[in-house]
Amino acid sequence: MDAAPPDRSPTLDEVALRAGVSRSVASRAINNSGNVSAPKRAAVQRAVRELGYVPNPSARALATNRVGAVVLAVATDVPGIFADAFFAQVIYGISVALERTDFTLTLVLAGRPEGAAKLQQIVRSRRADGIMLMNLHGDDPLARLAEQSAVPVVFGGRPLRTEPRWYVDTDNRGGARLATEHLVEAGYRRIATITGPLSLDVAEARYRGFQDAMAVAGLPAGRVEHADFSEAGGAAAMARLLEEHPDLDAVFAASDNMAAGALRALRAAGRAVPGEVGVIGFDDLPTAQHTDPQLTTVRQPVEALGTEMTRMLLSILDGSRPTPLILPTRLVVRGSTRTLVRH
Amino acid sequence: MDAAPPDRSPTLDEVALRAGVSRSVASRAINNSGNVSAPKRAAVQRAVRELGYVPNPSARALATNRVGAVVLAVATDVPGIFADAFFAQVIYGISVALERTDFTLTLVLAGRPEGAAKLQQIVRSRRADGIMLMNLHGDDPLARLAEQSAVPVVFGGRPLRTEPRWYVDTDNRGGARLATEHLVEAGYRRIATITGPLSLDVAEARYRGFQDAMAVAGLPAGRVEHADFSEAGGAAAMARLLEEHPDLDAVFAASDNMAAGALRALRAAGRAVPGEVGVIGFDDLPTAQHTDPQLTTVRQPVEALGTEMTRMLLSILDGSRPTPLILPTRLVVRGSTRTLVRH
DNA sequence: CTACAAACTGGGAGCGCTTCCAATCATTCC
DNA sequence: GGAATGATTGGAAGCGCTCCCAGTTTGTAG
Repeated sequence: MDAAPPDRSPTLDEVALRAGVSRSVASRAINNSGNVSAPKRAAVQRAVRELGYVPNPSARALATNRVGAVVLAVATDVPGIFADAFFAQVIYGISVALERTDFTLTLVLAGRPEGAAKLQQIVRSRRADGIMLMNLHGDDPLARLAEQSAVPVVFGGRPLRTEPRWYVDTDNRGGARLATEHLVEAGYRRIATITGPLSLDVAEARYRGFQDAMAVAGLPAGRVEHADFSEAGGAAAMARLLEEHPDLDAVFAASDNMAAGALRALRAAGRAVPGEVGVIGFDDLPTAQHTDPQLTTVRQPVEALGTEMTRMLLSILDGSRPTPLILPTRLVVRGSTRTLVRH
Repeated sequence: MDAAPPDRSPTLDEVALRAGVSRSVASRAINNSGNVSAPKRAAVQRAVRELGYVPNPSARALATNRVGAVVLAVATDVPGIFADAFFAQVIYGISVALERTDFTLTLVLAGRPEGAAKLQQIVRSRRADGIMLMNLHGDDPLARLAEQSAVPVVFGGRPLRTEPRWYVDTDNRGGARLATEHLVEAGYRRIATITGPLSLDVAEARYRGFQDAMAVAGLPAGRVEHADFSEAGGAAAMARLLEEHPDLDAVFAASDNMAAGALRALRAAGRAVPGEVGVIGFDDLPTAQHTDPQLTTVRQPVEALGTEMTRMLLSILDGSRPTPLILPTRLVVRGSTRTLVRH
């Protein structure tokens, strides 16, 4: 325990000196790449401890051409969308997956042009070893980032028209089917849907899942309104639906937020939920439990999305070539749908 | 426009070569540190453009001992707390403030021991130029990070017992006073409060603000329950309050989430809001608009918190020595409190 | 005891950039 | 016209680390 804290942190040379070995040996001992005899290794470890040595990441990065950082880029410009609990959960999942490694997480909000430029910059200057990219709209030029850059890109959710080499996605279509089937089983028949913006793959997939299930049930799938995944949008869409299809008896909203809006609109219109109209959402965000009645919904494993993206990226950096991953969804029945079939 | 994209990005030397100048001049031109004649500067800029040159951050960091990254560390272990929209908004604010600089944002969840260790590591190895630290509990050893490290630390919110050198905080005490005064003015008299965990400065400050206002109004401030800022906690605390102080006619909950819980508990107990019992929250998160009735609350400028922390940190890195900043709050009246005084 | 393979070791050359400094050039002022 | 002044310039020394490679040591078999 030396009293005076050094104003400058010790370098590898100092460690080597103290351990009585050459810098090369010290380096090898620290990175435990072989070819170091046991006693010298021990001496180095001791010196490291005594000196409180921490390798300088910049120097290491310069020498190895790997920086020890991954970036999460979220292509959203609206604070509202990012502020959603969704991304917080993803980030949490990523952090957990990164905890045991010594990678660092860099966050880029790439929605606005400045952010996208920043992301480009990061990629081109190799400030990160890999990228996780989320929330791309159909026309987002960032979708091509993957091809342009030497750095591997893992997508969270698929971009609209292309199938990226690496991605983790939720089984949106299957989940939507689950939701719709649930409505059908509960005895609802005149089922409508509120979709997200169809420029988003998620939105399209969920819409397709709805159509799938309706077709299987032999029901018409024509009661449709589009919104933007937001609560306000959901409320407006619900109002439009009520106007055009006053006979509807259930609605599948492609997000909990929109479902919450729908709930609000239904109450305003004096329709009882779940008695007269059943409502089901998607996501199972905290919101779903704050509505009245609480939302029946489809749970997507958001945190797992983060962890799995990270795992995939790390394994790629590690040399393996994983295949895309689709995470399963699960129905969560709460109060906004009837649970028993009426005969 | 060369056809073949280079497998390796160009270096400063190549730029210099192409521009017909020395590396030093190229460097100076690029960083526009003076002493470069106009023609050479132009030549360098042209070469940079033609080659698509981007400086290597690691090399630069190694040479300058500045890495171009700041970290946001959030000391929370519960996913639930981080998943709150609050942090997402802070992050958004930070990103916006960082957009125009070429700093990068590194995110560390430092609640669990692994995360804290990682933060230490980052600091000690100078992987970041500065730190923003949020959500410290009273006893968090990270509070001393500021003294230990050569890197400047800006606190978001104050730690409990110490006054850090640099911080940005919301005027929690003043905001709580605002909230309580509003209840008093609306004619409520038997006012209770649900505090957050008093090991958090925010919670304590809001509690004090409540006491302030009650004292000024000459009302007793003895109806108190403590919770954990969560909705469930708020509901439980409200239930306890109703049990112990059945005569209460209003409650100030120190967070919107707790207020939402309180609302739920009140409905369960059959008390009408705002008629029989007034409820006011704090934060003005999205939640506040999703409750029924919508929450009257105190708005704190969360995004601004992020921007201002960033601004402060950058100015410190720039050599200036700013003073702490307290952000103002503002009352937002919605449906959970009566608006007119009854006589 | 010699020959040879295997296991270590440390010197040294970078990685790409900044920055000090001595040298060069252009100006300006008597 | 020449010296003094200041603006430019480029050579070179690092920043701290990795890793190749030639040299040394150790061990083993013949």
